[in-house]
Amino acid sequence: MPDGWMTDTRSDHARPCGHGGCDEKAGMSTPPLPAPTLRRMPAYLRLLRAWEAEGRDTVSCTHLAEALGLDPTLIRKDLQLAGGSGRPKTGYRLSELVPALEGFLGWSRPSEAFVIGAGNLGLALLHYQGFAAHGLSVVAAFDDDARKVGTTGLGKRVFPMAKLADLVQRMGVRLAILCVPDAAAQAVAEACCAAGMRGLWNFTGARLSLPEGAVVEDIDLAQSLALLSHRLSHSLAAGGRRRSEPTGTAP
Amino acid sequence: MPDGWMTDTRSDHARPCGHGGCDEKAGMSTPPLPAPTLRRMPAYLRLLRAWEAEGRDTVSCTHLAEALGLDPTLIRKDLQLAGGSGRPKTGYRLSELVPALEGFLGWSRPSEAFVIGAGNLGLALLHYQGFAAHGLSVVAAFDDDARKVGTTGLGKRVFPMAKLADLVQRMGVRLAILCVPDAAAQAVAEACCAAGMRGLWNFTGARLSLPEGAVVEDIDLAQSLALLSHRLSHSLAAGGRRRSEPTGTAP
DNA sequence: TAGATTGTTAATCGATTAACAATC
DNA sequence: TAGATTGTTAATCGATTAACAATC
Repeated sequence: MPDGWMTDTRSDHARPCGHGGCDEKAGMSTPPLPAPTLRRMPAYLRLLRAWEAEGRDTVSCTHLAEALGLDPTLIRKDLQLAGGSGRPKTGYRLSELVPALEGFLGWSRPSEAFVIGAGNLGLALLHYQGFAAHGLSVVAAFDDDARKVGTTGLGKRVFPMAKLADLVQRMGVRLAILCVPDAAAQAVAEACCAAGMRGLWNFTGARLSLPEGAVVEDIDLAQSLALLSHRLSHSLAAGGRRRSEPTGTAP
Repeated sequence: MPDGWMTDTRSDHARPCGHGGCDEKAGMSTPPLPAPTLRRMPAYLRLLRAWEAEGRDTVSCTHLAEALGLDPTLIRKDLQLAGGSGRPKTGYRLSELVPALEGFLGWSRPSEAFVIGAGNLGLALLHYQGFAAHGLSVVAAFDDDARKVGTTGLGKRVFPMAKLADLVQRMGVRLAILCVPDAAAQAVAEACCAAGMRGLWNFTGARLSLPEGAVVEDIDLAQSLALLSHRLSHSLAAGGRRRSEPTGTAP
């Protein structure tokens, strides 16, 4: 671990960012946190929370590793990157580790999001209860179709697109969950950015190109399906259960 | 490229599987195709189809690389693994390459799938038009709620769960798209396997454990959200647009 | 104490990128 | 022919795993 960017390994509840030298010459950006590490975090958190709920006090990487089928050392490093720290023999205190991971992921207090596009998918995400566990609060939806506008059965509101910019400004919502038809995606995404939103969770099949500063994350069903269908068509030969790599805790 | 498992690099429209030595002593399974390669395939195919539709005849890896922001050599290797082959100076013929990739992914002729759980998410996937491009035909949905059973506005049918096993047998459908509540997921997934289905595309937040032979692919929203929210909360520091790794072509 | 476990440094492994000869 | 491009072998890079000293 020779790199200089891993300095403040130990801030109590959150390693603030993957950039140790944010004060350096802006020359080159320091390497960000490895994506595989970030992807494993939710699995850790889910398990740790479940164990904490069962009344458990501490965990070791060995426990986690067994439960998840991963290498203990890998987990140790991941937890370190997330700002967790444990003690020899006993392991990590759940009461410290869980908040550390939550803080690290930015899931400590919910951030708010708007769903854009109130079709079936948009409504599914608008109403999905599971996001609360992931620090996400979906507060409302927007749609251009006047018939969709109003209040849903579950008490969430659907606004006309024309109100987006105004509500983004007033409420300070930074995250858009994009659920419009593929053909409209690029234009709508640009509108979201123009309205002041910073993050786009893209559930459409379109690949977006967006201005500086926007963060896009695609739920790419085609990718996922490629793995699944390839493995499915070749699973006869290769004995045994074969688990494709995962792609996203869901509705 | 020293390994013995890459023998039949050249079957015309599909390298049949990642297992060169399926006839070997069953001792150890030969390494499967790299998942990153598989994940990039849909992006290639999408672009190639678009260019073919524009009337283009051939492409070079350089073209693809520029369009996708990848290294040309990487693409060359990927295409090779998928059974594509080109000519120096001219590149790859689209009329050969597109079917090669389609065959490789198993997207040449649609395979059929059932949606399990006819909530908003299930209906979104049942009606999504984009799957046709990915070799997937969603033929019907199943739900335990009698109020959901019937024919949807778009002419697709929703059957009671009790009919699942019978219809799986009669129609030979192998793939289940799981859209039930998280708490029901494990039991329903087992029922799908018991009914004879082989592949599970898991859109729930539950992590499933299934019998030998079942292929599971998760759409793991938590993973995806972890990347997005972490990057979002640290994007101020690191200048520039930051594109999270993708996770799935979608509704 | 003895042993489980952390933190850390070194080795391995696999995927990406670079280099280059072959070819149309 | 000259030059773009493929196919392929070697080098790099990053992530995972192994080894081990420190510690409670």
